[in-house]
Amino acid sequence: MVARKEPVSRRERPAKPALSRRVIVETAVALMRSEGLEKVTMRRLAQELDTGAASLYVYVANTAELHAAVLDALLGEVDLAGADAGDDWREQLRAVVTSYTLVLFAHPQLARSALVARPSGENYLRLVDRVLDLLSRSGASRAQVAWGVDKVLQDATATAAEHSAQDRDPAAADDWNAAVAALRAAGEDTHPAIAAHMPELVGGSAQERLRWGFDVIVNGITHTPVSGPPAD
Amino acid sequence: MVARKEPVSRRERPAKPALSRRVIVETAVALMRSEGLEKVTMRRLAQELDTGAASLYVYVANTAELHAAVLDALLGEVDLAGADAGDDWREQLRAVVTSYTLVLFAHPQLARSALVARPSGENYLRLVDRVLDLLSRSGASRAQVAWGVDKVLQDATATAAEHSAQDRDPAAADDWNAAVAALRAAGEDTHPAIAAHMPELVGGSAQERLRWGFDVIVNGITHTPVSGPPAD
DNA sequence: ACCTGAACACCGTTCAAGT
DNA sequence: ACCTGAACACCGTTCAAGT
Repeated sequence: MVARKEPVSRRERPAKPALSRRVIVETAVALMRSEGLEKVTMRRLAQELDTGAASLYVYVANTAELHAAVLDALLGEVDLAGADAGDDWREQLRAVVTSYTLVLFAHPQLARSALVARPSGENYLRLVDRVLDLLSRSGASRAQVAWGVDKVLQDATATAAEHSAQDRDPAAADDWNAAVAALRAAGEDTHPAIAAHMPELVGGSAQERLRWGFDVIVNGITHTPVSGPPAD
Repeated sequence: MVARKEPVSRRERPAKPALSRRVIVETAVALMRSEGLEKVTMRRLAQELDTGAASLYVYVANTAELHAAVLDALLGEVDLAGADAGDDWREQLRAVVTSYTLVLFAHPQLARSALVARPSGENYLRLVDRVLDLLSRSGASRAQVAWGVDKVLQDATATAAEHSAQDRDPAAADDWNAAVAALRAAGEDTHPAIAAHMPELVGGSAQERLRWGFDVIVNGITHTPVSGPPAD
């Protein structure tokens, strides 16, 4: 008598989870936290789920969409309240944008993919809605606020993407060092303006630059009408 | 008698060029112009040069460095003069930044890699020097100018990177459409601020947004002192 | 409808061996 | 010193075949 499929292994492992978009994205997030976004590939993720890569394509269109879903899942961690920032819209906005930036700082690779592929997930929409709301309290015109939200988020995202330098990423650190070295090496004769701005050009902590960058964007938005005539 | 290596094919092809960093980068630029940056891989480039991928590693450390070299080569096309922009530093700066943006618009994939890996090539340094020079004529403090140059170039680069949507890139176009659709679909009840800013949120031509974005950054830089006390 | 193995068409990088 | 073939360790995506 030929043995049927052995039910023996049923309790040996935590039971192969039924595939679904949700468990795929959740597993992808876990994989990214433990090994970094570069390991979140269709093949590796399938391995983690005990199946073949082809199976994932039922729930996810391609790798880019998968990474976008991971990003949106992470954006769930952004603190939209801006609770302890008082009543000032500007300080509340600063709190929200800082929270967004910190989430991306923890995963600079995701920030990069956010720059490349426009996010459109639910958590991102919530963030956009909140930033619009706070920005509109500045009194700037509707057009300024509408166009401004992109600038605010773009600046935060780009800053986070650049800041991959520190955390162990050797290639990014090399880039940064190479850039700083190149600026320092620039001679007074060939690059006079670089030499003239030299201490400040590579100075300032990440925090100081971050704070200043936020103020630059917000001041710029509120001071720059969208059409020729002054705002409102 | 065994035939020696046949010299017959000597004139059949344009003579295998001697390998060097210069011919590698030049070939890479040509390959990118004809087939896009995604085809500029070590293996494909080696094939183009009639050799093996391993040979390239004598002159180029890795793929990222290769792409950085391609970017810097392209930055040679940026018009730093800002010739027909008159005497106003702001209009001259606008001309230079617009030229930079246009170069990247033609190759959005390169803009993406510029966001990810800090450029430090010779042409990039020239651009930084020029932008510093023009920005310093605004009368803003040295620190504002030094920190501002990053913001100006970061904004232009990020804008170009996003704008890959149009040109044939189907994935990018899908992203953009998905993002616009998501914004339009956002209900008044769940995302009131999005609904309230709706026509403007997805409106405006690339040119209008580009121009406004430049003014936002420049106005922000000149209006935002670096430390607590007012600039200068 | 969902899942799978196998295949196709690629990658980057290293290294021993040659010239 | 430079160049090479071959190898190692991967990729994304599709598709015919199964359940």
